[in-house]
Amino acid sequence: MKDNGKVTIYDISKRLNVSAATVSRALNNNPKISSKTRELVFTTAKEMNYKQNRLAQALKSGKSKNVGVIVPYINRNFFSSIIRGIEEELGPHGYHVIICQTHEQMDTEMEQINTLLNTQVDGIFMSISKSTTNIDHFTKVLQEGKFLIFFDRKLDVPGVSSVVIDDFKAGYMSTAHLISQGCKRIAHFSGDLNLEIYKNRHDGYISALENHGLKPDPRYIFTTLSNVESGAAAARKMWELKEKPDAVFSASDYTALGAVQELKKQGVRIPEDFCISGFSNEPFTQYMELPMSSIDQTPLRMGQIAAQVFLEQVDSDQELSIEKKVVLSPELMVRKSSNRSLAELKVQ
Amino acid sequence: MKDNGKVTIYDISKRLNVSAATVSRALNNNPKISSKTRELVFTTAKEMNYKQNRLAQALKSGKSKNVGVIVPYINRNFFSSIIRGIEEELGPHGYHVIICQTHEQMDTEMEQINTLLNTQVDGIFMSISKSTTNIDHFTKVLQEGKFLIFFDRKLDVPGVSSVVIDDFKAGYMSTAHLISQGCKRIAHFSGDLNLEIYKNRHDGYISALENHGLKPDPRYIFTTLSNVESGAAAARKMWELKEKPDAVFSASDYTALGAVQELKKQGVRIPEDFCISGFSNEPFTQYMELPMSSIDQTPLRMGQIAAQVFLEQVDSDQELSIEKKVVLSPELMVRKSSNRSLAELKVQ
DNA sequence: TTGTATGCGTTATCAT
DNA sequence: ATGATAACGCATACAA
Repeated sequence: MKDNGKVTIYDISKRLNVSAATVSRALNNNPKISSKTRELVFTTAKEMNYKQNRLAQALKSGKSKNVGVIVPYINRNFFSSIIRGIEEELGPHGYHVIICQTHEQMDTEMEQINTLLNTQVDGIFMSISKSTTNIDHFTKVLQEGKFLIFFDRKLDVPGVSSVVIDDFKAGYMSTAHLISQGCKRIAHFSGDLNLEIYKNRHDGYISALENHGLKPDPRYIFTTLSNVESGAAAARKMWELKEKPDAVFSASDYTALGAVQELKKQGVRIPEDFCISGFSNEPFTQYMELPMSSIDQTPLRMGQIAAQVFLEQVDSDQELSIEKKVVLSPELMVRKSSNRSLAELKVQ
Repeated sequence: MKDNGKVTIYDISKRLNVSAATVSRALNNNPKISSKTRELVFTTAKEMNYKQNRLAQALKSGKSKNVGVIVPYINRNFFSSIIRGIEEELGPHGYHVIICQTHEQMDTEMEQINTLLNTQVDGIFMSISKSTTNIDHFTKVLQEGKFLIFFDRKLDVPGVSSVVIDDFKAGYMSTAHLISQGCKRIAHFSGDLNLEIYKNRHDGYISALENHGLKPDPRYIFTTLSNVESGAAAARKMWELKEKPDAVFSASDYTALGAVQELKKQGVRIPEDFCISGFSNEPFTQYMELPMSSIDQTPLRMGQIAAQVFLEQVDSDQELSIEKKVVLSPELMVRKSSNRSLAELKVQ
């Protein structure tokens, strides 16, 4: 039975001495068909091992039932969890998910968008790359009548929906928590302020300081890359200051980890002398020598909701795509790295 | 300029008063075309913002330039790293990667394969689910003339290529290492022996014991699920034995982690009293309170090589798909959890 | 209820 | 070097 997968509705129609249209109707549960022929078609279709060609169907209908997801790197826990959420929400609706990586490069981002459009995806989900400044490639997606949905890292583009967490609030919560632990000189490891998310975390940090009567000090703010080395380097610099900080709110778990490692080397006791709080709730944070406080961004949920927003747009066949902005609440996970009550209990 | 992405070669041909065939030839760099018209077509194509429709091209050519990747869960570091490897190797060749999850269910695995075939993917990469026993859905892929490539978790199916690590060797290396640390009663946390990988890790463990004059003891072998709770439970059971083991080779980092947590609770000193070694080199293993020894499976590389195998098969347009079996070497990462020389240094 | 014919956008074959 | 046409597999408007 080496059919090579080339069984078409024509093969079935010949075998049954009916027209291809009838077969097509039967297969699609079209009401205008006798139940006998429908049954007949179904059974022989199965018999002949017929497989519908989604390509042809897509070409005909203008809907490919494919969506693209573009992220910097797919093997980052945060992003792969979002993708999982999207897949699980969209799969049952017959969609396939095509994944693309930008490696944080705007030009590959543009390329990926182009090839996805060529593939006739019905929509694109994405987190913009760090180096993205231009928005022409986004408006192009809209022009071509495809849906575009940002998650986490977004840019304000008219007509584009987005699902993000409240990064300002996350920054505020983290900082306020550090203050509640008695910290007075709180530093901040920021990411690229070109990205809204880092800007918002930063602003939340500043706002929390001010609301608690602490004066923000620019020397306490370090721009870092989201990796261990960069965190260690920032910690070193930080420790050269005359008036050393007594806490840091890091916008990345990796930089926070680098800081922990560096400060420990220098003999700093955490959380007794120094409190630290990271961002993203990476799996490793809870298994560390010193379990680290962090912000959970609920990526699975973020993906699911992004998918739901997409489905809504698809269903409501509006000419104008409605713009929907969803903001999720972050969750602060307090762990030992910033929990002095815990530490004191142990000391006693 | 609301073109809605509907610019076709016909639109270009009309504008230029040439035939669509000419436009197609020009766009495809067909030699049989004058360079003037080629240039002309190119510039107007760009002008009109023409985008090739890959769907139509795929339908015509029978090649979709899409591949499917099926894994249990895409947000497990191991799998997402493999997917990254595949994407990075295949992307430059014009392929898109469609991802699917099985949630370890054979029936969804079968479903995913079917829908991928409907989508006319050119090939499927996959790691089988735990519950997979039947191979009919795999041979079906071959019958339809599509390439099938297993990575990590495979089954022996004629005509199917695979890329795996040498799990036997990994089990052997880990166990031999524990023996070299002076451990005599080495336990094993195994996974589902239905999966070849766990079977091989187990066999490597047994072989290492025997080659070093140690007698395998069935009471020292625990079947676990790959999660923290299961590891803790196994550790509890293990510690109820009269003659307690002095080491464990775990086939999963998560069960190993569960064991570490449980044993610490019971006051066991690691690695002094008990050595432990995990599997997969999950990111958290190196950041743990007690950095954990583990086996690196080089997933990125595994994905790249799987992709290369696919490309080879595609290029060599053999009628018969050649079966290629690649076995990669695992790397043992020795860390504190099983490193007594390190521990002794500290003790002194 | 069923058949006929057409088109989705491309490319390849055959002419010219 | 270029044009006309058919075909990939399917779904639909229109006829019957």
